[in-house]
Amino acid sequence: MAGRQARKNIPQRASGPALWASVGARVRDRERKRDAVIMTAAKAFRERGYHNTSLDDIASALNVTKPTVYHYVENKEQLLFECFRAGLKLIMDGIEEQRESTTTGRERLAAVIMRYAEAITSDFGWCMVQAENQDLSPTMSRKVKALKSEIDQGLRSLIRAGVSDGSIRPCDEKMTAFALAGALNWIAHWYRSDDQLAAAEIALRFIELFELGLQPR
Amino acid sequence: MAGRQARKNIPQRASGPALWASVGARVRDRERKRDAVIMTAAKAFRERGYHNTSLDDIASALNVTKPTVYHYVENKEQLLFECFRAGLKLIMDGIEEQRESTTTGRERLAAVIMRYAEAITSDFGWCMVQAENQDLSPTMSRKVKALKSEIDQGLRSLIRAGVSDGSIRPCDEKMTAFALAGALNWIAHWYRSDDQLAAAEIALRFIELFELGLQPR
DNA sequence: GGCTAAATATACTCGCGGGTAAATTAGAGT
DNA sequence: ACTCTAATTTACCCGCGAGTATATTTAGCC
Repeated sequence: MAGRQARKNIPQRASGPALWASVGARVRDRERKRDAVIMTAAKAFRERGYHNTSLDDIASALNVTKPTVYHYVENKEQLLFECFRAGLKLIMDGIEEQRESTTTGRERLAAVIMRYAEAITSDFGWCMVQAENQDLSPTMSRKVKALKSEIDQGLRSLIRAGVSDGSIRPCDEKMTAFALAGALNWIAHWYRSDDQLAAAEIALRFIELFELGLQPR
Repeated sequence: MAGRQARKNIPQRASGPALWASVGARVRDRERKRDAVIMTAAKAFRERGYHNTSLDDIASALNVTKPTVYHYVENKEQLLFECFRAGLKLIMDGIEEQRESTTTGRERLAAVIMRYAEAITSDFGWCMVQAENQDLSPTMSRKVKALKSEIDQGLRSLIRAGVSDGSIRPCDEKMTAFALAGALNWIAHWYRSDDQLAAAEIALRFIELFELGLQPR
């Protein structure tokens, strides 16, 4: 909301494209910078943890001072929330992407797992996983919960679809979604970006494990 | 170490059982109280998070003042570490318990998962999962890592055993252990003690899922 | 060039919370 | 009754870090 206030100043009368270009550039600039703030925060949060990262840390990582950071975000909590939201979006995009697919539920689920793993190994993914309710005000906490539940619902409906089309063995859809999300989210705890293992590789192993199970066939 | 200093004062010469009884009682008392401090801390950490819990909070939950807490533990970090250790022990106990078992690797793994789930739903389990390296000094962090790796090794060797005895399909032992630990650890994130679902139930569903897999047989 | 608004910086406030020094109380042992 | 120590309290210190009031620079616009 606050990020768009510049638009209020757009004059009502028609004006030359030059004006638009420069105003547009300014708005784009602001958004680019805001994004830089959020990305830098995500990286810092992941490296040192939310509570061990001060806004001064983030500012100096950007070669800037603290009030500048406050010029782009309301406060620290909102900064975390934005990181959370960015991570969540990556995952939701993966889920959306499969909406129009016509393959089996199990195949769609596998595709989502793939994207999920990619997302979770990013700085934003870490924030998404770690954004504990405890770190957030009640209001934010509610939002976060609601958004997280969207992912859960997405996974469950894929599982349900798979069970319907026969590609997935009938199972407790809730617990299955929890186990899947848990295994995937946990990646954020152990994955180091300098790891040999690419996110895609991890995802493939997970898919194999979850599809075939441990018991020999 | 510091917790045992009282023993220094035990006189060298033989003394009546009355003396021993009372000294023993005092030592036991101290240990009981120390345990109470740790348990209270674990509960508080789980409810509000490590960084949102002050030592005053913990003290007042015990109807006591902050320096009293410091009389039983060195500092806040050590308090978290003790909680971590308690949680870890629950899990390690589960693993140890299966060492002498003669059943198949897969069955032993299932038994461990059962105990793991029980442990992870406790306050200590939460602390174990959440004790992030970021919250700890380098020294502690190293210890935590080493101990966590024991669990990992335990899981891996069970998997390996299962593969050897044919009860587990040949698989990437590392990724399988990670997926399992992830699904289990993640329980701490969503489980509420007032939940309908008992830890044992969750474990059973997880075992079924991991053993049979999603693909119909 | 001068006006205006946005972007950034300087230089603070202030409260929370980890940690402690020193005094006080309780209780076991003689 | 007296002592000595462990347990606990009162009353602090102090640094860190979130957040802000205010000044200053920069850049578009006429």
